[in-house]
Amino acid sequence: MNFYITTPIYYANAELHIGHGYTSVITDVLKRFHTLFGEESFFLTGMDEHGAKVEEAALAQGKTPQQLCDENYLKFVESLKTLGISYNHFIRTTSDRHKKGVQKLLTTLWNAKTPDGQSAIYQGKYEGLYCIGCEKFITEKELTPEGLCPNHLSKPKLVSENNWFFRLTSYLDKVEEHIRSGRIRIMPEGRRNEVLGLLKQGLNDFSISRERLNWGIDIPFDPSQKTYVWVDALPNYITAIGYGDDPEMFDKWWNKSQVVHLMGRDILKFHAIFWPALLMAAELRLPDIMFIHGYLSLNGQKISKSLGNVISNEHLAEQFGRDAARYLLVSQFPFHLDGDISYPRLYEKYNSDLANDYGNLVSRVVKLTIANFDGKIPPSDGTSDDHSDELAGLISTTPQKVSEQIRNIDVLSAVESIWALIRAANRYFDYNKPWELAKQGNHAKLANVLHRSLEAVRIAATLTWPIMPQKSEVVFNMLGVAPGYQPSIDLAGRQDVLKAGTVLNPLDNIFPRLQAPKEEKVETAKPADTELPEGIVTIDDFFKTKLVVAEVVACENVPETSKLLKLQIAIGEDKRQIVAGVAEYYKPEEMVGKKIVVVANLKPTKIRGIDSNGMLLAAKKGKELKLVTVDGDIPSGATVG
RNA sequence: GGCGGUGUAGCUCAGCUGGUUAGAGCAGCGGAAUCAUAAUCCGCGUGUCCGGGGUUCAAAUCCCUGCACCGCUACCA
Repeated sequence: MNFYITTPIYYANAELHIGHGYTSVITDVLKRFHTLFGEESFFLTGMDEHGAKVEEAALAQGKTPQQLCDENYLKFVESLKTLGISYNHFIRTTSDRHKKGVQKLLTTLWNAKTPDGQSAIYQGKYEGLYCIGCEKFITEKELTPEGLCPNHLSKPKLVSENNWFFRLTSYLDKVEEHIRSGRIRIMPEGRRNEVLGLLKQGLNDFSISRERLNWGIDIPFDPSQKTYVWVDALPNYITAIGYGDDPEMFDKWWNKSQVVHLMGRDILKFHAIFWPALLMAAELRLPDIMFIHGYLSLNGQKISKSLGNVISNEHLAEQFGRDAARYLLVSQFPFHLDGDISYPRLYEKYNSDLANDYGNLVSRVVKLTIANFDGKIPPSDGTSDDHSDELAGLISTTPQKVSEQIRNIDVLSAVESIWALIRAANRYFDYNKPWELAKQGNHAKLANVLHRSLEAVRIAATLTWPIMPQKSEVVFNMLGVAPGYQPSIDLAGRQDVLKAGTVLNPLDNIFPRLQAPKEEKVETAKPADTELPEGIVTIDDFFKTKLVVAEVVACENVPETSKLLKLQIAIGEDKRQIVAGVAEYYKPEEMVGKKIVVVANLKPTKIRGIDSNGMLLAAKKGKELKLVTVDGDIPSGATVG
């Protein structure tokens, strides 16, 4: 079976940081493990270059969008290189190949009929709030309390236009079926449930084109429109492997491979629902696995530009070395959970696993061999000695174990299995005390012990090759097996690979111990206020909320809702409108004339598309709700506090 | 509000369909050793398995309920 694995394509306007690096390293490690297993494997990554945001950014910098993308492409490639990412192809959505593939897909969809005989694509009108950053329409409910896009903290625009729609709704049943049956395996389980939950709630058809977009792929059947994000981005997974121009390649990597998509949870819906539906409409094979990895945080804080705690791939690689950085990213926490990176822990892990266990093993074995056997691999007569059975047992079982763990996308457990072997090798070495054998002149046993230990080193380097390929090459070279040594899972299970008499090439320590920088303490955390008990606020905090008395001058139900009232209120001279979820407790006519207490300085928002400029206060317990009003008469506008 | 997830040693986490004294790594403590990168090896954990009920001969593991945190979602604002 071939193995085809993809990362999401990274947005051209972003800066690649450790989050992207993490995704890429996971993918790279998985791909290399499959190579180690002897499978043909293909690793795709790339960039998503179209969209209004790229265009705007280019304009702001006085460049053409293409120029900007070209520049960022070079940066992306450079950044991925620092982590040793060995992708087979980097797809650019501005490439001819991709454009051609997308147009082929669109033409196919244009001619496609849904299972119930309707055309898969139809023309419709779309109106909604559109966030340029997200490249998507967002609903009012998604907005922050300030009415901004939650991801970009920018104000969405109201957009209305004709565009082409994909009849997603006709495919939802089938999609659900495939997810339930496991034909499309969504990992981990929790994410699968989330998708099923989404399907249960129902989704709408989605639009696949935009008329106001310049920077995008032409719609083949309508020159006035450009392709809209998901039908441009998602097909990268097939255009990159020849959907549009290389049927043989496409057949090999799409039809005859295990297809694995890796992603973060933000794009799960599009991958788990939209993508299979599009593929079904185009009568193409479905992907096999969607793996949703967790997000990285840094010292407990979300990694984000605005918080200023973005850490670059280059930085991590510089700090620990390329391969060690990869190891640290992959061995700290399970992929499916969010993980927190902290420098002290990174250094701890580096020193204990890489310097102490692995690096030191290599160093002690090689140096003792060189000192006693003239720098050559000594012969072994295969007799067992102290703890050699334990080591041999691990050597024969670990490869199988590791391959099972990797097939479950559980690299953390695989790492643990490999390290159990490395520790056993250290243990074996200690039990047999080769340094004493040397002093005693027991060369026969010494030869055995060192030969076994050298094989163990070779095996460790073979098993860790997918994670730390460069270091493994160094070890292979040190053992005199390189070049020409193709690490494979089979070779990791054998103890008869090294040839007696081979000259070792001594090298420096592969993982020198590192001292954590003393003042890596970037954390100022909070200005260390006067230590307030949990849940206690100061009077200043309280008065940030401006409470005033308002009079309800008019009130009506919000149509098609059961809980919402729209009310016009007067705060002194100031008139404003608020929406409140109290319709189940108060009739509109009861509200008029009431003096209520409202939060006056709440950021305006929209509820069900209606402006709301404040929030009224009410007391609620169980099924009872009462408005907060004032005792006696006081003019509206009076402050409360 | 609805759905889902998580809550196990100081830290990061394993513990599948219930069954010997609840585990690993790291940190910590004690010891051995000195080939090696002050690395290694051996020994050391009385943990309210979040709380409370229940089912069972037997529950961290199943059921109910409460709490906390997280995710998705909603006519919360």
